[in-house]
Amino acid sequence: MCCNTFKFAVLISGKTMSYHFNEIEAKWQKYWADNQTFKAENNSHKPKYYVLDMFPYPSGAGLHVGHPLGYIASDIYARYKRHKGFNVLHPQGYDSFGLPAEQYAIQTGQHPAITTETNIKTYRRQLDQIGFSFDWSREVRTSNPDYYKWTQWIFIQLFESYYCNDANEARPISELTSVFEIEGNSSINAACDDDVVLFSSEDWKDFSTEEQQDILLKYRLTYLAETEVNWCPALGTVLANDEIVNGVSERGGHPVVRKKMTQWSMRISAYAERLLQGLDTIDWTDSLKESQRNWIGKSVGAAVTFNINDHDEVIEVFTTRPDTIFGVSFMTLAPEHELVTKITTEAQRGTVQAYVEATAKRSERDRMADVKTISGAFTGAYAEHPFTKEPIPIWIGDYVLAGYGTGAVMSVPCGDQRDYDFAKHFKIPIPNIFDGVDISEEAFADKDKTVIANSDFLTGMNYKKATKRVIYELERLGQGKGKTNYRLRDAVFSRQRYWGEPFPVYYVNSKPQMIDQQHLPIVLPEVEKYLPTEEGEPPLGRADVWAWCTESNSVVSNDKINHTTVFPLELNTMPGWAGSSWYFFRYMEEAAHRDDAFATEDALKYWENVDLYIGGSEHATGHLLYARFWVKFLKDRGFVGVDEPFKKLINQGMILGTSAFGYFVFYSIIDRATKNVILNKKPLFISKEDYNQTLTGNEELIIDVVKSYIDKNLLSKIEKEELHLMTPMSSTYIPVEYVNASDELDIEAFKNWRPEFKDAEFILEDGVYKVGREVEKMSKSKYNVVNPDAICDQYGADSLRLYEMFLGPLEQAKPWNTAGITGVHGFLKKLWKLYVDDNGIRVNDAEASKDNLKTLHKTIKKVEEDIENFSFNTSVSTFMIAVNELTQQKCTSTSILEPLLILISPYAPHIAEELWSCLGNNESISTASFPIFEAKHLVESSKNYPISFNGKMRFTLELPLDMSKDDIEKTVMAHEKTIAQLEGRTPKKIIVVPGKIVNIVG
RNA sequence: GCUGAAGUGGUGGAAUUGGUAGACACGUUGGACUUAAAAUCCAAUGUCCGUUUAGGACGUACGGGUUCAAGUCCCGUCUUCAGUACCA
Repeated sequence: MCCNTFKFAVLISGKTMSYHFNEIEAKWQKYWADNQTFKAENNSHKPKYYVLDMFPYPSGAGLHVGHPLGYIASDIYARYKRHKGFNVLHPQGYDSFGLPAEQYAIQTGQHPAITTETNIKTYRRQLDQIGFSFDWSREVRTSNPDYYKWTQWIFIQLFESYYCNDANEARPISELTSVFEIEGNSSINAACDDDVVLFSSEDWKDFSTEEQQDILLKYRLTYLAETEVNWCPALGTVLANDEIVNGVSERGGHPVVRKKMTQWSMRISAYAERLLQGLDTIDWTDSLKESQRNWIGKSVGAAVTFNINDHDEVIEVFTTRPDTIFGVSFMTLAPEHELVTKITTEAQRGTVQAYVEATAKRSERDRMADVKTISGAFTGAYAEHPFTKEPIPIWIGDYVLAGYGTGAVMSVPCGDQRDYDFAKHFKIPIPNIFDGVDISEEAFADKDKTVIANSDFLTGMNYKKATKRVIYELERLGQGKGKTNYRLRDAVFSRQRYWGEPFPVYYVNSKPQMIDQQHLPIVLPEVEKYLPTEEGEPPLGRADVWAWCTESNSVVSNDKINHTTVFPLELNTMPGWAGSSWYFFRYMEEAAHRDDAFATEDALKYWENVDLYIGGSEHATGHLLYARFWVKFLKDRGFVGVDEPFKKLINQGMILGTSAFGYFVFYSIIDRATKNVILNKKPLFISKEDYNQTLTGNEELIIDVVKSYIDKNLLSKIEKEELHLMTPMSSTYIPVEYVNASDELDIEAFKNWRPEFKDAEFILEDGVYKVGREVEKMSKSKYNVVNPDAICDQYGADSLRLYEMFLGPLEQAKPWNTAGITGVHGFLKKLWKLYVDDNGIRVNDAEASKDNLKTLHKTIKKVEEDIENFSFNTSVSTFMIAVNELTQQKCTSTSILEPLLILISPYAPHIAEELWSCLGNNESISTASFPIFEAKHLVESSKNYPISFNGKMRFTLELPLDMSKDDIEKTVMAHEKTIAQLEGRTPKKIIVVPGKIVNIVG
């Protein structure tokens, strides 16, 4: 790129030398694209730095000003790191599989790929106009077959792996089969399904191929399992818990039932401990780590086995308080527990069955929400206490959840409030095993503050000792052992949707088979409708060409299925989190080298992992957990070199909208004489104050307000009862674009908005109607969405970027108010004027003054610290101060104004590039190095000391900094203002902190 | 309930180790320029008392405490937001 084109850009861009942001921004955006300024290299002598945004789902609504907040922050950081000499990877892409495109397809028949493509175009245009330094050559789209080929590939790797608890890592499944052949599974310590049985090598060899496949499936990291789901027959689909309200579907209000379905699951639970431990090695916020910790939900305790009287079966429970075992007075099973029907006595069968049926009707969410109601039923059966051998009644109760632990608890009412409440309700005894504790009102759950009593060999011990001892005793009896339990459950990986990754799976005799990875990708088939089939199969059940031919190794027509060479393919697709769990690795590879691997070894080795990741906190327990899981797996199997994907993570806060409201009343007037309607239902807009007052009961007020508005002549013709007010009064959203910075409404624009307000009238204050304001989430339905396109047109991308940062701390939620943007826009104009006046460039090689240098270096220091701390709002203030000071100082020296541009360039890159080239630089400012702070320019010789009396500052005094403590004290005490303050009193104490403050006490 | 974050002018927010509370902006008010508007520039702006000038009192959700000195540290209370929830 040659400089000459732009060197005299200012002179070309206008007659007026003023700041023409539209031209400047378009010009530099084109320059960056043409010159691939931000293309990252995989070979560089520079240190690497990888800055990533959570990639967007390209929705049809496009971007609003809230979306780019995180992107602007990461862009500033990326640009800053380039100035600091790093080879920066700052890519962007699209999470382009997802539900909205599919919903739209169902409604319109439009193929989701087309909708997605259109939306991506809009997104790209909107992103481009903000001037991000993305390396678009590395773009990814999760819905591209080139991309999801590797999502399918990772799925196959998971299928071909198991988790070895001894090695504490994933291993190839082939290792497992070798062991099975030699010695069976007795020595295997692996993550697996609960129902795995012991077998010998002879057994293994005797198993049929299918039996062997079934067993292996119980070990694989992705496996098929019967999962209970919320099935909605009317919609033909599975719903998530949040999609169900009061037992019916949120969409359409159709009934929902619990149904067992065979679905793919991910054995993420195998990684629970490592996911927990790994949190200590990464730089994330405490709140985020805490959510993941809670989600993983580790609890340490013991598994205890209780024998059941007159039955061979046993009940296994998990408890965190094995030390309270002598306080057990009953056992509670979840109503769904498999033993319930077996152990229930004839006498109790009716009651128990009724209870089980009643709970089955309630959704899991209802059960959890309704904590207060205590319910349950006695089975009639008794378990045997492992130590006292006394019989313990076995109850069922819905406060015990089938999905956690073993679905059964040993109930210790004196030590657990829920057990306590249950015991009280059903009049079960509550033995006290705590020394000197009153349990007449509630349970005592504090494990650290008491001594165990009435507990045989545990009596007199504290929690720690008793726990150790009881586990030892249980192990000796073979009735229990120490155990750690996790809340984290395996993740269901099947979705009954169209617009997702197809599985590389076909079925032989209902047993899943992986398609060889060399035949990937398995491309999503065409269907004529995107709905489930009439038989309740997923949308892929509608595809005609959706069978796998093992001879041609290709997808063929369904009518060729013969179950010998051609087999049916999997009909489910993968969930949204599949593609987003590894995309950060894909960016590492240049587009030209992406065919042979998801990323080559060299690329993975060079970029390692993401240094800085910015995105919303809503992904705390979804995407961020699954991505960590897949990365750990890929690391175990040697495909990547890192254990954690995101070293540092920042959650940007939400930008809220400032909704505008109008308040109005309808009134009608009837003529007294003729009874004719003079006016019918006319909307009259009143002030917010009058509206609020009327709402709080002052109804007379509104009649006066309306009367005061009506024409005097008209008013004389009517009486009170002929003025009809429609009550209650209403308020309406007003689109924010009709309101100016001072909350004044553009009445004409508003009247044209909705027919019902076409002839509305307004009670004006000082000639204007002022709207009410309220801060809410930004959304179309609240008419408070602010579009970045409009801001860029009116103020420019640099103003938008600066303003988004200036609004407040990055991580905090904050309201958007377009009015405030004039502040940063004015700043950019001032900045421009510092470089350009009516005669052109005013910058010269004048020597910098002391003040100039002080301002510059103060700014360098502050801005550098701010960027490192992600405190972008304060650096915008710092720029404003710097420009104000330099303007006042009438600074013209290149040695000051050139470095200043580099400081500002990460924030406002377009204006910085423009002025940079105007100063005669040939290369993009992004190649310039960050100015180096020199402390010597900030050295002061004196300090304006605040002089306080009893901690209250009364006046300030300029004193040399090298003055001694004693001299400061003497000078201050001799000062006339000090004498005046003291009014003759003698101070008790004088505190002098050199360089800081003087405080006189007394 | 639990976990985490927060509470400062009319508004967004600043105050890095305890050391001049309210930086920087918005808004508001007044003024300059203009036929007028926009734009631009200048001044004032926490509240209250006082005023010709001074000056003073109060003030960082609330109540205590530590300290020469607290927005900042400690104890208690309230409120808001986010996440999570019968986890044995």
